[in-house]
Amino acid sequence: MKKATSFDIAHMAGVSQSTVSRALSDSPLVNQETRDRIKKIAEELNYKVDKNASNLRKQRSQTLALLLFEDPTSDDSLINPFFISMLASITKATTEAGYDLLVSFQNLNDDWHAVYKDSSKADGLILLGYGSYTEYEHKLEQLEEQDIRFTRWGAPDLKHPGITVGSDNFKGGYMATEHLLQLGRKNFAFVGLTDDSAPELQARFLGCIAALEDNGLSSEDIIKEDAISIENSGYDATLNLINRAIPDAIFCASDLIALGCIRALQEREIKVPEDIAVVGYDNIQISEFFTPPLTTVSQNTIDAGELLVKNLLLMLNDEEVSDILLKPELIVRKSSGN
Amino acid sequence: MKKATSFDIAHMAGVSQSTVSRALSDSPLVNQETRDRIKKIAEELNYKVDKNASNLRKQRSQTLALLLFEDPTSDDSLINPFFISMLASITKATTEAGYDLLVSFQNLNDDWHAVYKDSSKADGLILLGYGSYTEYEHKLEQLEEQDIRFTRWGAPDLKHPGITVGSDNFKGGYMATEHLLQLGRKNFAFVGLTDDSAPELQARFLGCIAALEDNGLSSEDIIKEDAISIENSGYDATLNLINRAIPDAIFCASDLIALGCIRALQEREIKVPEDIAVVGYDNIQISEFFTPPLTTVSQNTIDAGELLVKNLLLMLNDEEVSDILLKPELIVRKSSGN
DNA sequence: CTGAAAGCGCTTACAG
DNA sequence: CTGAAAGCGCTTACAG
Repeated sequence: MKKATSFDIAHMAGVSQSTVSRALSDSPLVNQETRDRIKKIAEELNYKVDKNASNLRKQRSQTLALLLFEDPTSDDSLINPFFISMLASITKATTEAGYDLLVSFQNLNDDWHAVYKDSSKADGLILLGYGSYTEYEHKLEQLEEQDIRFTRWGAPDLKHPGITVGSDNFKGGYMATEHLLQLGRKNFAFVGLTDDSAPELQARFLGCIAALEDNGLSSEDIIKEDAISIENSGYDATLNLINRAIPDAIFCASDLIALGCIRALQEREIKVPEDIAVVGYDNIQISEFFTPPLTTVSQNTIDAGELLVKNLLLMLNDEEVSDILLKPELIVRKSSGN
Repeated sequence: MKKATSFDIAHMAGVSQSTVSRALSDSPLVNQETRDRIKKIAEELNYKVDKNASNLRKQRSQTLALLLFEDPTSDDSLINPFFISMLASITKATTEAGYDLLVSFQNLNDDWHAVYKDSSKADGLILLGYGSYTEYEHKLEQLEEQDIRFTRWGAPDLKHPGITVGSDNFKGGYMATEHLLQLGRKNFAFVGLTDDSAPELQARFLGCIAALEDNGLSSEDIIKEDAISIENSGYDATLNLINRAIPDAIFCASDLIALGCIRALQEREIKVPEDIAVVGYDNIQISEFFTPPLTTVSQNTIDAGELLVKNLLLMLNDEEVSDILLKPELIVRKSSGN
């Protein structure tokens, strides 16, 4: 059986196809009784408006595209647990707003930048990424040039293109460091990237530095070790770190790094938190169940997802939108020593 | 600046719009040189074929819809970690096949069953769910009646509608139980649903029973306690359980149940695995990091996601497809006692 | 190999 | 309040 069209409904209802279209979109131009009759027939026939036709005519798709792009160097765990929780709230918020959501994982190297928008499959884009920022900044600029509406998770910064929703990483780094200081820790190390390729991690580091300075400690003495946000990298970096010196506190730029860090320390029979206190960042699901449970900084991913959607919808509506900075929250658990 | 259309390209290339369309879809009917010229212009203009128009004309969307429906009673952790890993591989496989993916979380109560297909937004559906099977069986039947192509994660069963990809839950239950028997455990309990509403969990239970019988133990003596697949429910059920009797082995129908189970036991100062060995099911990410690390049965979610996509694409191609049963794998960790 | 034309199923000005 | 008609931007028989 072929799918019913609005003409079929019109025929059965004894009205014109225009009237059917109006009735089903709840236009006030239609007589109440006519509308009810048409709706009833539509339901019986299991009729649904063809989105391709209606989108084509209306020149909008009522669809958002979520582009998740990962660093190709990431391991095979496939998807960063931090973004998973965001994905959930983005999906919910999109559905609640009456939009559909296209999801795509992008490789940073792909020519992804505007396919969904250019091909009219989506009205706007939401970007989540944790690859090198310097590598994809250029693509963001292209999106702006093409006047494509998008929101992204990231560090708000006037220099950087696009409307962002982000967490106050500086403050988060500050809070974590202050917490460690209050516990009497004095010799700090930082594991993670601190260059421009990772503005979020860099801000956490700067927050850490600031807290040290504000508490009369020299930030010169902090031991730094680079690591990307995967467990193995945290492990390797920590081994390097403890060959150089043994701090009494390690602030890791992410929970995944912290997991690797603690694994390295435990292997070398260094006790966490007794010998070294460790703090992570992100509050991923695992962190609570780790041994020892990980002290970390939580970013409100639920709010973040909702706001990314909300801001994008405002932009599609030609309303003014500005960057949003969410407050991070310190989650104190065993790994920092209480 | 308005978006370019195929007519604009045609004008610039000095050919007809038909030729542009053919060239961009790599039709062999177009002269190589003409094709190259057209493609070059299209690229310069950042032209992308309008999917709404092309889908409307072709009557297919090159899009799959992933419907994730949860039991409304589930807690606010938003999304079952087990399906998350599947989501990742489904996304990848869909992209690789040149399809787009619409993602939607559905509530079991919603009238979701065919919206995406009926409205021509998707060519086929992939269903992931862990609500009560008896409640949504009816909707699956409706999908079949409407001749809508879909694959779903679930227990293969001739009685049940739709093409499934599933894991051999009977075997998984059997393996887990045999493992516990080999460790010398004799008094078994099972925590989880065993009725028709959860065919997967039921099969795990039946596998457990079979292993007991095959090893000369009476399955009559097994202590059963109902629980749905959330942590709290596992916790509550376990408290009830140990008020009735203290087994030396508990087989939990899922990892989430097992986490709650262990929490309850530890609170009552019952040692895991010394006093009671606990085994879960699913091998969710957390299970490895739990204290003690959880012995569990792994379902290959990566393969599962790929196969769900692959089978659906075969169906869209009118090819014969049959249910697929994946082999589960026992993951031995500390919670069972080694 | 190329072009003119029909038509996919809608929405929405326009006219009444 | 309703209908006839145009047109969204493509793909693809049909004719050459």
